[in-house]
Amino acid sequence: MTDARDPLYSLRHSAAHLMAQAVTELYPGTKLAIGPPIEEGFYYDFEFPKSITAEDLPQIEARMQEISKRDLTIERLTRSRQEATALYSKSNQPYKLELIEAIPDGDPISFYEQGDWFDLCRGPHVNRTGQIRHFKLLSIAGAYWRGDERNRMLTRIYGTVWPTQAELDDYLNRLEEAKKRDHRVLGRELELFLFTPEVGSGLPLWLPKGAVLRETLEQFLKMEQQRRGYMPVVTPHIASSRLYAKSGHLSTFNNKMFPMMNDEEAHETFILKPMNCPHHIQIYASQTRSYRDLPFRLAEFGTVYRYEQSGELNGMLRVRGFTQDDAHLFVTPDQLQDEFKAVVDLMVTVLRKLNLQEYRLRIGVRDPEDDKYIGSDENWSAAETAIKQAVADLKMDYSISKGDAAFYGPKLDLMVRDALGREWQMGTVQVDYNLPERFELEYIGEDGKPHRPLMIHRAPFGSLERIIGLLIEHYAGAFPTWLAPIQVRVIPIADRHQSAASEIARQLRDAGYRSEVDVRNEKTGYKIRQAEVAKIPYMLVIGDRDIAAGTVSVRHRGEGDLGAVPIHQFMERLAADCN
RNA sequence: GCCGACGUGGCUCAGUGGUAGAGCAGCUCACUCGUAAUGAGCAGGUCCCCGGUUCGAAUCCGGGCGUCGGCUCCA
Repeated sequence: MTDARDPLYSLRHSAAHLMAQAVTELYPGTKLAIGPPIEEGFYYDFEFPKSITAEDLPQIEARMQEISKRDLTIERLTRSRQEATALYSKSNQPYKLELIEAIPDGDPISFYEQGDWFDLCRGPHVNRTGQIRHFKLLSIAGAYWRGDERNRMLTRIYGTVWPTQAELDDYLNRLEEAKKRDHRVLGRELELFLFTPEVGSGLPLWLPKGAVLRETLEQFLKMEQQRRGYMPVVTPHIASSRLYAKSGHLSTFNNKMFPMMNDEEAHETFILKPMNCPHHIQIYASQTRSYRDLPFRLAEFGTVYRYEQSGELNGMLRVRGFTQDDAHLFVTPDQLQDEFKAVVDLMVTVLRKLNLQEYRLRIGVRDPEDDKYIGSDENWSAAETAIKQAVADLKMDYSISKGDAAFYGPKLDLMVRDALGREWQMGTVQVDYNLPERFELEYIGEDGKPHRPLMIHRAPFGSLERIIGLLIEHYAGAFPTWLAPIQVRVIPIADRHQSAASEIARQLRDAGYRSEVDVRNEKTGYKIRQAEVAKIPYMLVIGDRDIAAGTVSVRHRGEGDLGAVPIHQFMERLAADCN
């Protein structure tokens, strides 16, 4: 949250102060760091004299309520640098002293005071502590001073605050809803995937139902890509370290790669691939290419391995082995704009299919302070210009994010909002002048002379792991019919209806639908309940009446009983659902 | 990686030094049933792992592994 004019900004920032005051009163000697407002609340970082736990939060919250009731006036004061420094030296607040040092000469040094408590702060704030009423402390966590892991670890307390009780309740309900949709929980309940310590952290095992989901997404995208002139390739999961030395990964991506494998006999070192591009480049470079061959589009669902820090792993959203819906497009400079736009068009098609209608574009550019990037400044600015221009031509809005580029080039990221309004990073397109240079790629132009192509790296889903994590939470596990691992469950009422039910399931499978029969000796109501819990889109109840009339009794998940229709009529409905 | 919390049958959890428990899921049997839970019975656990303390450890101590919340929002 950055807009200081937003009234929520003041409220949240003031709530952070309120919490810091409560903490100071309860735990004298606590050192204060920073406490800004954030997207949906606020936090404050403290160095406590002795460590606290989540069990202490209710007590802090109660004290906050009490200070709110005191209804103290919140006042802004300005102090000279000398006075400010003296104030914090006396009260032993090293973090505040460091913050004062960072304030440029000439800028005012302002404080906000409420009762006998004050804090160095730019403001603005609400006028009285009594205006801060509808808040809740949420969690406690560690955070480095200034976000730098070389610094001391502080204790951060997160909270949320809203203008009204109704808005607070609404927010807390949304948190509850998010918890119910947690893809890690649903992934287990719906039997989609599994992690075991024996395989290793961040290395997912796809269960049959998850694999169906994954293959369905793959098939959809493969079809779109085939239509758009992509060619499939398949490359190995490992490569000689020489390949990655040449690409620059070895020096710039080193800390993210799994330890290397040594083949001492062959005097060779192998690397588990962290990206597919060098492999695809080998394919491009294996022949002399003509300008007539370009754009040359190589696509692969390529599995890559990255050694993410253990604490960063998070279900399917952050894993160590994952499959990108990757492709590399080798183009002439003239083709760049059109190809780039075609990629954005493909991405929009994918979003529409997945019913993710709310999204924005983020252009990730270099952080000039960082030296992890390869290639010349000219290449970088050419690539950046190309992306901005293509996006401008498409009349799409974008934001710029410094430091979010890949090491070989800037990128355009697709930021998607799910059903709960949460934002996720999905697909990405990157323009790359640098790897073609490193690998000395060429094509023969109309002039009969060699020229250097450009590369576009792109992945509309991003990775199958992440997109499926996103989709699970977006749909709360209730996938649309075309994606659902089981589309139809046939439910015979009694034993004597089993063969008719199996016949119906077989007909559906013959027609290409995923269907199964619940043959257990259970009551119909119970089988329906279990199918609903399993979030299967269609249930077909088969009893004497249906067998006599040649119909199936259709029930849709969430919609209830839809009545009896002939099987062919039900299949038409299925087909309409799946197109 | 770092800080903190947590780790007991497939799942959710109870059990705080004295022979491991419940509900759900599973299996078996009976019931043969028309749109969100039929009943009874059975089975299932090296209490994450390794070491230590103790007559005795799920429980206490140490180490490891795993999971979760954070470490990006900079007075």
